[in-house]
Amino acid sequence: MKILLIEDDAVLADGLLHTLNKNSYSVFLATTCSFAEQLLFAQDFDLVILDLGLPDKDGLQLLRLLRQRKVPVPVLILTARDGINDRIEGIEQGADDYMTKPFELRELEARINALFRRCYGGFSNEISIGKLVLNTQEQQVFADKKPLSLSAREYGVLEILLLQAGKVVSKDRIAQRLATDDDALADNAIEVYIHRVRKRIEPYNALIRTVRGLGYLLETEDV
Amino acid sequence: MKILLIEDDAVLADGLLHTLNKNSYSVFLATTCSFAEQLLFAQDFDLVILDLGLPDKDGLQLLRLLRQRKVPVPVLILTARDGINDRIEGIEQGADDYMTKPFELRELEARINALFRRCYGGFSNEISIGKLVLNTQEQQVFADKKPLSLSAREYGVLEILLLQAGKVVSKDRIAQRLATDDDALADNAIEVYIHRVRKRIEPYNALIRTVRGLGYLLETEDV
DNA sequence: TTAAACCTTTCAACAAGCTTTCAACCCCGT
DNA sequence: ACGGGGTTGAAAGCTTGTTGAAAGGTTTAA
Repeated sequence: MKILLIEDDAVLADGLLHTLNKNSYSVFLATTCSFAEQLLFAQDFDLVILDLGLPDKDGLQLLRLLRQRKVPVPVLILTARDGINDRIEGIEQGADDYMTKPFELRELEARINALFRRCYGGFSNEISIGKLVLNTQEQQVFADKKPLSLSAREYGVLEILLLQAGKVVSKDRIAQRLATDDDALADNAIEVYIHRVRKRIEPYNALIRTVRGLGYLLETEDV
Repeated sequence: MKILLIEDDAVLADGLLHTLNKNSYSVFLATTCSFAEQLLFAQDFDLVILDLGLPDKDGLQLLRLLRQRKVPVPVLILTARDGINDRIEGIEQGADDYMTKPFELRELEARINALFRRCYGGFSNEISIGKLVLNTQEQQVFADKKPLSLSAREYGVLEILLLQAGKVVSKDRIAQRLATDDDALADNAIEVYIHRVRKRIEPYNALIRTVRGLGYLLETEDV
């Protein structure tokens, strides 16, 4: 789970990083909007936490830009300002949730988890598709209640497919997900992982369909 | 849009009813949890607004029940209580948003609208013509909810026809749409694709009419 | 009747994806 | 530091779907 944290206050950023890492999210930090913008258009994130009080430009502008370009990433905004106008405007601009500073980390955690649930379908940390159960907390996939022992890459591929079950996921998006730094993975490598994952899940009636030219989609024949 | 409002305070309920009706939502009121429960399992709602301070039973229980039964309706909870524990618990139980009383109606409106956007795919990338649904985001066309597996070129042709449904589209325009670089496609190639697409969509009462000398136009006999 | 526009089928070249193999590369325990 | 076992992804050959030229058939308008 890749989170982009846009926050300039070093102390707060530090605390958030710590909390989020503890929850096994991989967090990227941007201290300015312009840097955040670069990151957002260079790679895919699963969630954006945006502080509206940034120095270089209004965070709402960044939000508007994102929505104009139809970037579908869920956004949670942080604001220190009183009054409700900012909050309302944020929501109108397409933010998915907000918190007013000061806030309790515990509440932020709950909200982030809720956002994930809401945006990526499913309750709790588990979502089940057919005979497969994905637990993002433990980074494991279960099939018929038995854990599938997958390598990191294999899990990564399967996770994104399960989270978007029924929708086409492009190779690019998969490559993004697996990228550690910024060197993208070759298409062929992804084909290799798709191949490996297929062999693992086919016994459980879950199949990865190829949509030529677009990507892959996971479907289960529950029938 | 059907909203179920679960609220026992007559004054507040009245205000909410008024506001929501103004927004052309059709609102149903339940003043007790047990009545709400009956309603919820009897009909479908698009949104539930749930006050946690109800007399007959804890609203969280109702929420839990809903989620256990996998009722996917979005729930917005209202709470008068201080502290954040209720809010957190509500969100953990599967609520999609909450507001703390007292609140401004304007903010509630914004939140309700945001919830709808969020849960029902606000920026719809879909347009439907007859039995066909075009999703430009996924680059797919659905017929009777099933995706038509089209090649890139086939999709391209169908897309432009659907986007201009009912209007004549010239071969030149189609050639442009399909051009990768700048080498235009021969007329004959387009005829080939029109032919292929026709075969794909005819079963769904969608037909591509030839307008001799001008181009093609897509029409659906919805009858 | 004739020519132009369009339809339809076929097929070879091509591109996308699949699969296997293997060397390099971790990690981890000794 | 060393060795073993799993992991990673480049390479290469294979399979399959896509593409559009070609050729011949059909319709339309004049």
